[in-house]
Order: sequence, then C-alpha cells, then structure tokens
Amino acid sequence: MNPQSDKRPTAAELEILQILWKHKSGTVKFVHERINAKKNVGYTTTLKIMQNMAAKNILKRKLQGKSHIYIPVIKQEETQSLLLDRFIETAFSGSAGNLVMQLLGNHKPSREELKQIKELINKLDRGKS
Amino acid sequence: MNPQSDKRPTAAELEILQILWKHKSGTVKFVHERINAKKNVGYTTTLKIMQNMAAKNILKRKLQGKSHIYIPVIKQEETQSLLLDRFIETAFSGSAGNLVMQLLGNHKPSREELKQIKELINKLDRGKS
DNA sequence: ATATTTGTACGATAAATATCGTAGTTAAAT
DNA sequence: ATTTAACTACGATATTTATCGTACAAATAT
Repeated sequence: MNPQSDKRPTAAELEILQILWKHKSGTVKFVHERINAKKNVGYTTTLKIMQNMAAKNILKRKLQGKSHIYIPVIKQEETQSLLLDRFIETAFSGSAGNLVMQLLGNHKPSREELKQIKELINKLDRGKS
Repeated sequence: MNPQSDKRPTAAELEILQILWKHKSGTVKFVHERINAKKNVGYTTTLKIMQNMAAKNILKRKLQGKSHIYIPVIKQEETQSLLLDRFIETAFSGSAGNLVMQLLGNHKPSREELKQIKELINKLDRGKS
C-alpha cells in the first residue's frame, strides 16, 4: 500500500542517502569521494549500490553530459520516521519512551540539545492541555 | 576489544531476545509459541536461530531433562545502547538530537511519557549546572 | 591517431540471514 | 515391544547485501 514500505534502505544505502540529502544530488564520483574519506571502498562498489538504489527507485538519475546525477526519491524525514518506527519495534519492544530513557540516560546530550528538547516537549505538552 | 561489539543481534534474533529478556529464560518451544502468535514461522526456524545464537554466545543454554533452556548472555540495556548508537550513526548522521526531534515530533508520546522524560531532562540539566 | 581519463554496465563471488525438511534420539503411552 | 510425541541436529536452499574485477564507451589530451 504505502509505497514507502518497500523502500527501507540498508546501512550502506543510508550512508549514500545522507550525502545526497545533504547536497540535494550528486554524481557517483561525488558520493564516492565522501564515502572514501571515511572508509576504504572501491569505486565500483559505490557505483553498484547507487545503481541498485536507482533500480529500486530509492534514487532517480539524470544524464548530465557523460555522467549521471543521482537524486533521492525518498524524503529524509519520511525515511527516518519509518526506520525509527521499525527500530523501536525491534530493539525496544515498541516503546518509544524506553528509547528516550536509554538515550538521555546514556548519550549525555549537550546543554543546547537539552534546551531544544525541553522547548519541544513544552510545546507538545501545551498542545495536550 | 569490547566483547559486546561482535554481538550485534539481527532483527530475528532481537525478537527472540525480547522474549528471553522479559522472561529471564525459556525453551525453544516457549519462545516459538510466542513468536508464532504474531507471525507464522516454522518451529525449526526458531530452533535454528536460537542454536546459532548459542553458537555466537548471544545465548547460553542448559540441558533440562529432554530440552534446553536458553538464557541471554548479553544484557538488555547494553544491547539497546549499542544498537541505538549504531542506529543514530547510520540513520541520523550521528545526531541524537535529531532523533529525539523526529521522535517527539512524530510519535506523540503520552502525557505520562512526557512527564517522565521531562523529569529526566531536568535531572540531567541540574547535573550540568 | 593513439593513449589516457572518466565514466557506465555487467557479472562473479562471498558472507550473512532466514527458512525449513528430514533424520535421528529419547521418553512416554499403548 | 511398538508406536507416538517432543526434541535436537544437520544440511539444503533462497535471498539479500556488499564488494570488486573486467570490459566497454566516449571524450580529452598528447
């Protein structure tokens, strides 16, 4: 039903998506340079994954001169939301609260983050009153 | 180094772990009954996965009469924390704050949850002052 | 013109997971 | 003493992902 439901990217695919979301679009070369800065991986590996993603309709691509420009089809927030739901289900037995507890208990967010989060919570809270 | 680092369970393994964490331990039959209540899967599938998990030292087992009792080796919180870190890295570019935003923005936690979270945040906040 | 560069396409391989069928073992029931 | 029931063990298969080598095409540089 939901066309998003069969578009759950893998870890490697997400790595690519992060880059493309951030820069709106990019060539294989562009993406591969950035990935390769962190870990060593062959150019054709990145190429193949991106081709696969295009085949799966996670990315679309446009020919530009000699090379292709790849553009994410799925939106970052939708994808994150989808992954998050799934993650909460599998890793936290469906309890978002447990996840937040774990997160705040362990991750030690910065003052800024805390402030942001508090504001958001207050906003939500007011909405409920 | 960290013995935990090679013990990242898969989704299917987590499903089993959830049950065992909750009940401390259980036989294949016990686990399989619960899993099968939700989705249809063969008995030997569950068996095999649990055997694999024992081989990987995610579970240990004790012979009790005819069957084995399986017990989680890895602790729930440690595992969740590990998975969470990884998840934030891959799905949220390493930003825990983004995850919380997404979560609170979408998941609409209950009043109770909000209250709990607020308390926790305040506690953290005081710690920083 | 030929060599080099820059890209794509395709196919092979390896590893991990999930799934189950079948066979074998022991204990209990008839 | 057989049959049945409850388990375990083992092996086969399918799928998915990741990874790369090699080959090919087009443009650019020499």
